[in-house]
Amino acid sequence: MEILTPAEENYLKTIFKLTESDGGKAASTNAIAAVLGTAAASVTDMLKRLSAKGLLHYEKHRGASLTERGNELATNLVRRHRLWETFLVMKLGFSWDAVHDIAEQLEHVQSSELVERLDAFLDRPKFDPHGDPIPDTKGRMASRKQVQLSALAVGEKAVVVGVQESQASFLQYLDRVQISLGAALQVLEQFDYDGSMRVAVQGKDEYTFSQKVCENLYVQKTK
Amino acid sequence: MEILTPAEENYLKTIFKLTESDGGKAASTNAIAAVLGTAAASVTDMLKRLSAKGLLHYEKHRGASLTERGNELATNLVRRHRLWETFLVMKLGFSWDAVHDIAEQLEHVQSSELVERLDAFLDRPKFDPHGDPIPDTKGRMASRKQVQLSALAVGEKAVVVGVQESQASFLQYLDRVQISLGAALQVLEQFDYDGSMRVAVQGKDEYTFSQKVCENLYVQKTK
DNA sequence: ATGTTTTTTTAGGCTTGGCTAAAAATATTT
DNA sequence: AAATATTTTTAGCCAAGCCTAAAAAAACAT
Ligand SMILES: [Mn+2]
Ligand SMILES: [Mn+2]
Ligand SMILES: [Mn+2]
Ligand SMILES: [Mn+2]
Repeated sequence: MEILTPAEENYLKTIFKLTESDGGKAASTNAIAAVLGTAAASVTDMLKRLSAKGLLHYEKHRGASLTERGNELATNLVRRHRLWETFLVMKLGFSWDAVHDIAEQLEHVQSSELVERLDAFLDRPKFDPHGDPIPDTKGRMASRKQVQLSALAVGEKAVVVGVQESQASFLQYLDRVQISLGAALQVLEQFDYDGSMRVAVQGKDEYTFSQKVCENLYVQKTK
Repeated sequence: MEILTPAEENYLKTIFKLTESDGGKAASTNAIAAVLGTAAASVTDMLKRLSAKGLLHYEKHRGASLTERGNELATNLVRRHRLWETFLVMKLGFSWDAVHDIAEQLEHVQSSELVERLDAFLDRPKFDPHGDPIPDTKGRMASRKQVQLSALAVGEKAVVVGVQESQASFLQYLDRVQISLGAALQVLEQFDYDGSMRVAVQGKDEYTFSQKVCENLYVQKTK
């Protein structure tokens, strides 16, 4: 089993997420560069190397997509990231907006035994603190029929099950308005003008959420 | 607070241990190279760089010793290493011979908040699974009046409190002869010929330990 | 279809942290 | 005090991963 450098792993994970969210299409050089915060030229460099290692398909000017093997490795990295985030929140008491950067480091520790024991220690969690599913050893993960809050109609009730983007600033905003995973909502009103919504949060106040917020919140309908 | 690379941190830690065990004398290029498994030339290179950063005193041909600042950083790295080892044994159920290599990776994760919370989660342990003291945030650590088992006279009783070298092979040997931290011993016989000792282990069998074993076991005398 | 803009690649360079081989300095024998 | 052996440094090289600037390709507009 080949050992990858942290940089290589990060490229795989980035391509994994880009292609996943964009329905299987190849990830563009610029998109990868934007996510990783590197120059596009550096990305081209790395794509050649990872392609030579058989981890991704790459043809000049038409972006990259993962091979079977690349996908396995990327999925496993996602598994490690989400397990560490879960550990940091559940065991060390971090808040959900503080764990991403630390997990970015911890995910690169190489030891399958460690990951396995961590998983067991956490009672094999299915979702991370942001509601994202944690792949198992074989790469399988729970899927949930979640929709964006913005997709609900007036009157519908739902429970918050995840966030689309988990930057600290968004998570801190959610904390401020007392929204966490599991929060029960009902849509009271929807404004076509700017896509904002007035929402009742069970046991809390009513809030008007901007379109951006509504699109970043994943919910599951309830009756 | 400067951020060091894993390589830089490892050099500091190595020099820390070499100078500590050798009573404050400078660490030689070759000794450092031997511990790190690198070529001597690479060490010379790094010593120049770390010296330029003010982390160690280095003069050509006369080895290296840590500055105040270098010592602080090295001590903090040792703290992280030993806390992670403790975590792996106490929380994840690893055996004491399996944790060193993983801790070598975990120790480089940069987050003082993480270390602080880990310390609290473990109930601020004073010693790691090998009996080595864990420095606190300020670098202070418990010291114990421990002696090598080889220093005991026939008839004396003692309790095992640590090991000098904690390579897996030695720890596995100890497991085989059912010695762990806290084991109560009594010296039955000592052979001048090869420095070996016959020892009674409370509740277990009697064993004859080689000089090498006796020098690598730290004990505290009891009556 | 041609020109313009955007994206991607190439070319050349830099730092880190390694290496080997040869030279120089230090230590040990004789 | 030489001669020899050991240790350390220098010199020159390399790969990974980044960079900027320029060239080339692709996409978009007119
Ligand atoms: Mn994350
Ligand atoms: Mn997450
Ligand atoms: Mn260790
Ligand atoms: Mn230890």
